[in-house]
Amino acid sequence: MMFGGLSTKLLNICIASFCKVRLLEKAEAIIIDGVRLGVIPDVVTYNTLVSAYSRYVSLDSAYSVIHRMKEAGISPNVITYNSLIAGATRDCLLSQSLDLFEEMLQAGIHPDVWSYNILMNCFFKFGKPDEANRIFQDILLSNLASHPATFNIMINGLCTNEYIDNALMLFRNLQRHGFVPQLVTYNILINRLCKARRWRQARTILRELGESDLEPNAITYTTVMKCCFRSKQYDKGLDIMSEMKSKGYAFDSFAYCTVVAALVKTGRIEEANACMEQTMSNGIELDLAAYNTLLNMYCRQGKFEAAYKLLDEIEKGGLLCDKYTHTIIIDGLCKAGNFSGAQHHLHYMKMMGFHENLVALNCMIDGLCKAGHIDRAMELYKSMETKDSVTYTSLVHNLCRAGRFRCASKLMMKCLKDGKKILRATKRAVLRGLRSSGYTDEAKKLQWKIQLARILR
DNA sequence: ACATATCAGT
Repeated sequence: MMFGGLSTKLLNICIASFCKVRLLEKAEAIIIDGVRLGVIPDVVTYNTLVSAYSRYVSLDSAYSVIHRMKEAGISPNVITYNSLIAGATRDCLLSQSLDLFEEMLQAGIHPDVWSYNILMNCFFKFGKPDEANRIFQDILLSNLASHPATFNIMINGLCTNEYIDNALMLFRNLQRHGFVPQLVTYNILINRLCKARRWRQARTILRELGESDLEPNAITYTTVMKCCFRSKQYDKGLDIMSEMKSKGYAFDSFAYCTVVAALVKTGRIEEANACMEQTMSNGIELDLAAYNTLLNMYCRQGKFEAAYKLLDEIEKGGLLCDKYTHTIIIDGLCKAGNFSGAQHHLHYMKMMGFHENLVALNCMIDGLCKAGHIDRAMELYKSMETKDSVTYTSLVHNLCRAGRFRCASKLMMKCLKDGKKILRATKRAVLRGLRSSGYTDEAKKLQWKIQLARILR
C-alpha cells in the first residue's frame, strides 16, 4: 500500500514535468505504463492533465479528461474546478466561467482563495470591475488568508479597467501595511504605466525595482524595451536588447517580436530581417503572434509571395489564423496599392467565419485615401455598419489634404455627434482649411459644435 | 506533484 502511494507520487511528478514542456502524449503514455504496473492515477494526476489540456489544447479536451476521471471513480475537487474556470476565462467564456463556479458550489465543494482570485480576474477581464472589487472585499473580510496574487490581480485589473490611479493608491497603501511587492507586481505596474504613457511614474517604479532585492527577469526587460519603442527612443530600446543578451537572459519569442515589430515600424527592414533570422536559428518555436509579426515584415517589404506561402505554412501547421493575421495581409496589400487583392482577402476572411473587422476596413479606407481614391473610401465608409474614431480621423485628415474642407467639416460633425474622439491636430486642420478658403461661418459653426461636444462629454 | 496575475502581432 505504501509502495503504491509512493509510486503514484512519482507518476505525478513525471506527468507534471512532461506537461510543463507540452509533451502530453508522453504524459498519457506514462499513465498507461503505470496502470500496467499497478500504479493507480489519483486526483492530482487528473488535475495535472486537466490543466495542461485546457492550457495547451482546448477546454473541450479538458472536459474529456474530467469524463475519464469520473469513469475512474475519482471526483473533481476544488483544484479541478479552479483549473477549468481559469481555462474558460482564458478562452474568453464569461458565462461558462460563472456556470462552473456555480456548479462547484452545487457539488458542495468550498471555493478557496485561489477560486476567488481566478473569479476576480475573470470579472476584470470582462470589464466588470465592480463585481471584481466586491470579491476582493469579500476575501479581505473572510477568514481566507489573502495571497500576494490577490493584490497583483487587483492591481492589474484596476489598471486594465481604467482605474490606474486607484491601482497606484492600492499599491502604496499595501506597501504602507507591509506588503512587499513581487517582481510581477513591478512588471504589471511598469507595463500599465507605459501603456498609459505615464513615463515619469513608470520610471519611478522601475527605479524602486532596482533598489529592491529583486532581480529583473526577461519580462521586465521586454516590457522596458517596448516602453522605449513606444516613446520613440529606438536606439535606447536596442541598447536594452543588447544588455539583455549580454546578461544572458533567455531571448524568447516575446523579446524577438517586440524588436522586430519596432524595426519594421521604423522602416529598418534589413535589421528586422537579421533579427528574425536570429530568432529562427535559435530554434525558437513560432506561435501565431510570432508568425503574424513575420507576416507583417514580409508585407512591408512587398514580399507577398512569401507572405502567402507563410499563410499556407501556418494553416498546415495546425494553427488557425486570427483577425490579426487577416488584418496584416489586408493592410499590407492596401499599402502596396493592391486594392482588389485586399478586397479579395476581405471576402476570404468572411468565408473563414470572421464577420466585422473594423480595423481591416479602416486600413482599406486609409490606403484608398493615401492612394488618392477618396471617393472610393467614402463609398466604403457609407457601407460600414460601425465606425470608430480611426475611421473618421483617417477620412477627415485626407479630405483636408485634398482641400475638401467642407466635406471634412460635415464628416467631423457626424463624428462628434457619434461621440467619437478625434485628434486635436485634425480638428485644427479642418478649421484652418475652412477659414483659409473663406468658409468663415462654417468654421464658427464647427467650433461651436466642438465646444458643445466637450461640454456634453 | 495539480489551480490565479505581468511581456509580442493591425
